[in-house]
This record gives sequence, C-alpha cells and structure tokens, in this order.
Amino acid sequence: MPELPEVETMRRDLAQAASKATVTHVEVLDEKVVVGPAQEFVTGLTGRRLTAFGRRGKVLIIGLDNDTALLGHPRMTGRFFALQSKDDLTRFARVVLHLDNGTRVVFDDIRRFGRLELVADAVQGDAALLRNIGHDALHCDLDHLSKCFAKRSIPIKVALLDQKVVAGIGNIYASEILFHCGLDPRTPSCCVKPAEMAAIARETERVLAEGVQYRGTTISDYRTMSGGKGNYQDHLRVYGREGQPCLREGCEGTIQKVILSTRSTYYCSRCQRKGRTRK
DNA sequence: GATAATGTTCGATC
DNA sequence: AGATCGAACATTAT
Repeated sequence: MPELPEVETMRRDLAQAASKATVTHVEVLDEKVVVGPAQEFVTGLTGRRLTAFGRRGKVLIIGLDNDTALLGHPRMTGRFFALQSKDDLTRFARVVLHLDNGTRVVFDDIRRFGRLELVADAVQGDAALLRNIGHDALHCDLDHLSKCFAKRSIPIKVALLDQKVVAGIGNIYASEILFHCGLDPRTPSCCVKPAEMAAIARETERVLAEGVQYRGTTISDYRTMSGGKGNYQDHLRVYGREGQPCLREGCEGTIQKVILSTRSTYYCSRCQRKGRTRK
C-alpha cells in the first residue's frame, strides 16, 4: 500500500476522521512499531489535539496542539483505520488512538515494518523517520535531480527509489514513471540525458498526482475501512504485467520483468530504450 | 513448502 | 570517504 499516493490518501482520510479531535487514551499493542520508549509515546500523545495533517514522501506528519508531531511510516504493510465503536480490531492492530469524537484511529500492520514516532516539532529534523528524506516528489526540483543522478552509476530505476534524492516514489510508480518517459529502467543514472531528466521530473509529478486522484493503487484484495481502496491498479501500464502486450498505441512489444537491486522491475523493451532521446 | 510482496537500514565489500 | 550490493527485518498469501 505505501507509496506517495497511498500515503496521501491516508492523510486525507485521517484528516477527515480525526481533524481537531483530542486523544483520550492510547493503546500500544506492539511496542516494536513505536520509535523510542512506548511509555513516553503514550504520555506524550494522551490529551493532545490533532491539529494538522501533513506528509513528506511516504511519511505522515500529524501536528499536535503542543508543538509536537506524530510521525507515521507504513513501510510495506502498514495502514490506518478509522473505526467506529462497533468495529473490531484486526489481529494486526499495533497502536490504537481513542479520540473524543468516538472514533478510534488504528495503526494496523501485518509485517510490523511500519513505525510511529512522536517528536518535538523543533527537532523534526532529528526524527528517525525523516532522516534521509528529501523533498516531496509531487514537486520535483529538476536541477537537484539532475545533479544527484549525474553522480551515480546505478540504474535510473534504482536511483528513483532513493528517498533522500526525492521522497515518495516506490517500486510500482518507479516502473510506471519510466514507462511514461520511454526510458529503459536499466539505464545508468549518469547516462540519462537532460531532456530525459526533464521528462522524469515531469512524469514523476504527473503520474503520482494521477495516483493520488485515483486514491492510490490497491493490489490484491485489501479491505476498505478509512483508507478505502484505490483504483490506480486499473491504470498501471507495466507493473505486474510481465508477458502481456504493451498498452502504448501502435506498440507491438511485450512487457518484460527484470530484477534490479532485488526489486521486480517492469518495462516494454520495444518502446523504453536506453538513450532514447540521445542524439 | 517455496516464493514474492507498494520499504528501509545495516554491514561488508569495493 | 563514498558508492554499491545483498542480507536482514516479519508475516501473509499464493
């Protein structure tokens, strides 16, 4: 679930369900998902009002009324639910925030990679969850991207996943973005031409914004609660489509799958080329 | 039972 | 010092 569009969808749904509510009681069911001592987490959060709902890359930033913030990173399987009193927790519920509006906000995470962290606003820069997180991918800085990518020899697809260069792109959208750029994902980062760099910046913003519009991608049958399920899976051009025909009009290619840096990567070998715009 | 999964981090090696 | 690679983390679903 968790790339920029999915986390942005969580942010919006949480704002809807919990805006201006006060935390009356906190249950930490699994201390592993809390950064730092669980006791401090509970005492620091109890009695606070949730005043702002932000996000940077894949990190949720919930501002509290005493100048602190609750950060959340869902990693692979984390998600937030807004439960009404009759709803039951799943067996993967890790932290429950009871609110004075009757809602329970639940952080639910099958694999337990996700993390919640309470930080003083002034030291957000020291926050574990924001360390190594660059500027948000919905607003790409072409100059910055060009400089970072020029220094590296790794495949451009792997470079796009580096959160300190640009934050929010994950494994699905990386393949999708490069498809829309017509660029081979294996192309060394430093070989990407200026015109191609510009395309990457443009398509990153466009594809992710589109993902947000469709409320993210829901692969397999995740249930709807507060996060709802997204619809961008119906708009994927390459991810998960190995062996299927390329959807680009007039292209007779077949979608290939390669492993880059241990992650599955999909592309059309016909219309995504190395140095495509090279002159 | 083996395999893969929308992510990050750490240690080893270049 | 800096870049890169693979293992590790933990658990389910297929």
